[in-house]
Amino acid sequence: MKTNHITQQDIADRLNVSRITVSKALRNHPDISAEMKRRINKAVEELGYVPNLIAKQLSLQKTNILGIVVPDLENSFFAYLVDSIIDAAKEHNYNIILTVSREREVFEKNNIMNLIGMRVDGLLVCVSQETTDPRVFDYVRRVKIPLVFFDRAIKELHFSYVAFNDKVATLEALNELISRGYTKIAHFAGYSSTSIGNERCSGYREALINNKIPIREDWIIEGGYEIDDGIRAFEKLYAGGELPEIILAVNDRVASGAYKAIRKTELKIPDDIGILGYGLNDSARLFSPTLSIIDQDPRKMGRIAANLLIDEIQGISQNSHTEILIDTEFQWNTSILKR
Amino acid sequence: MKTNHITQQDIADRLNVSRITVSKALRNHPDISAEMKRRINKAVEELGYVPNLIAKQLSLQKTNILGIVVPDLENSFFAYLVDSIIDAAKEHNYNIILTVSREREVFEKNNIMNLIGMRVDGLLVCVSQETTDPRVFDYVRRVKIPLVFFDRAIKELHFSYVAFNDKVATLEALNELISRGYTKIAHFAGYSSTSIGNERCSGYREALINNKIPIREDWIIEGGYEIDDGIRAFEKLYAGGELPEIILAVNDRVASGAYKAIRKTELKIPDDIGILGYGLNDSARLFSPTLSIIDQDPRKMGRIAANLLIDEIQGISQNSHTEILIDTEFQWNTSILKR
DNA sequence: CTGAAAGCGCTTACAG
DNA sequence: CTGAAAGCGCTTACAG
Repeated sequence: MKTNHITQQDIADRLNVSRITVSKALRNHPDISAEMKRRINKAVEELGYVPNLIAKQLSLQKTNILGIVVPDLENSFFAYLVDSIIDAAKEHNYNIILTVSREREVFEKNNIMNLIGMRVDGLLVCVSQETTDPRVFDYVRRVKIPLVFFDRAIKELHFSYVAFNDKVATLEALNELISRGYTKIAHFAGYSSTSIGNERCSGYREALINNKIPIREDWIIEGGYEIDDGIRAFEKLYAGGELPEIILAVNDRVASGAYKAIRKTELKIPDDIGILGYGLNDSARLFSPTLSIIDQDPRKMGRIAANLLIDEIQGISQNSHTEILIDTEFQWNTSILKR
Repeated sequence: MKTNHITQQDIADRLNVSRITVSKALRNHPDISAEMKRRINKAVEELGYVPNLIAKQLSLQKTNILGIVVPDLENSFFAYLVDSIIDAAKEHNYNIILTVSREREVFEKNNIMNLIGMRVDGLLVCVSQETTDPRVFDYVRRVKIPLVFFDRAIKELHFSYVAFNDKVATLEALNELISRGYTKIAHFAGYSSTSIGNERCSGYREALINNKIPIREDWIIEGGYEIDDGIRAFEKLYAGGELPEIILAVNDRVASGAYKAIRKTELKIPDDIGILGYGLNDSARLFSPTLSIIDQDPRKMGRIAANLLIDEIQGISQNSHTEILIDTEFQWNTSILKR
């Protein structure tokens, strides 16, 4: 089935002018008389002309497309992020081509090469957990396509990078709790091999140390990032005897697991034990009682990353390896008793 | 900052052949000798040639791009859906340009016109709640770009359409519960003005009628689609005196509201009252007890819609207004006592 | 105020 | 087995 599009030539034919005149009129070039422009715009309406952006892009050597690579769209964090990137892109008249790596290095590489083939004006990428080979990124640098990493980066490559200031955020949240008299705080940690797990855990340790609270290694339970990991962690903690006042869970799924496990005991949230997690406001509200969180607003990150990239594309930002660490806020909800 | 790309001409120059020879060799045309192809492929490697897809698209009059319009990516239903569309598209070597309408008719229209400008090979659209004006879609038909509606459609336009069989799914789920002896079932409904609210509610009514259970209008509480609507609905129900055995909530946010409101009373889920919702498996598992759902698998819908569109693009599917209603499954989780 | 020429990087039908 | 010609739909620098 052949599509059916009008071209500038069609308009020119109908009006008996050259297609250059049409092209100029459409871009409101001063060369063309008002009368001519009027006639041409009328014909555009009548014929239903929609300019072929592909041809325009080829001619201008500029696509106004941003290429995005995310590990996984089913993670609502990334969904929100992409959503906000689309918003920011649209404001600057960019379209986006979205690709997903499924945390696989091969897919990520293929996606990036494909986006380069599409001649995107810039790349926004959150590297997969597997990624170690820098060669694709070397190629990106060689063809001089601006690239901004978000949330996760290969630091040694010195592209621009936007992420949350997890460690500081953790410090601040715990400082506040400690200043209100909470001292017994456990941590259901992620893997210390991942940067997220690492940053959060070291924020936890530092907060305790700063406040001269001894660190109980048996209260740092390293598990994973899923609901079941939260359940297992709480069971282990519960079996251990003495309970903390507050559990700092490495994300909302682990927090959900903790909720489930706690409900199986005689304990009540927040009366007997409080829970603090990391995550999105919207997911926190689904919990009952609502989960207190170190609020990671993906929309903020998306906007900042997109705007930074667009600045680099347009040559506004000279510095091609800016690092931005976003401050996040502690949101004290009903999963922790106010003191 | 100018990007830095190699062209077929560059390869031809280096090898002292014509660029046509290069073009043919790259597409493995039988015209070209094996030796020549070997030399050209070697040069491709050395120079790091990545074909310019924009130029290819213009030449072939085919972009291998699917345009997507969703109302909102922050709704995880759509995020999953887009994710699965990307999967299906990739398998057939299509890229996707993703746009978001924010439930606004104007944005939707602009997005579609923009995608037409990009000369996408086909469109996947879930219309906004506001949309009434068919003109953009008339234009889509006129330029002969294949379009498939998903989840929500303007039926009169007779484009292809993929959705869930909500009414039948509701009937089946309730039949099962009723056959296990549940008869007192309330419904926290959405608005009857929306097709989702309508389908689900009429499934509810029909199930009761089929099973000769009298319909209590005071047990059909029409609210909205948010957490607070679920809270309000339960408060109203609770104030009303007699309580049902089961609440059928129109979505997971309303179900979450019901959970919250119930927790404020002496009632226990599932011992005193059971909850049934519509939604995704993943969100259902975050509830404790896990929410029983009429499982709406967005990945299924995404794949079916994408494959249907690709069939239409490739002229495999003759029928340009296929309607597919997807069966959904009842998932009995711990929010309803097994009988 | 209007238009002819050359170009963006690719492909395909045709000729030798 | 190799290449010259024409084309996809646009833009821009130049000439009249």
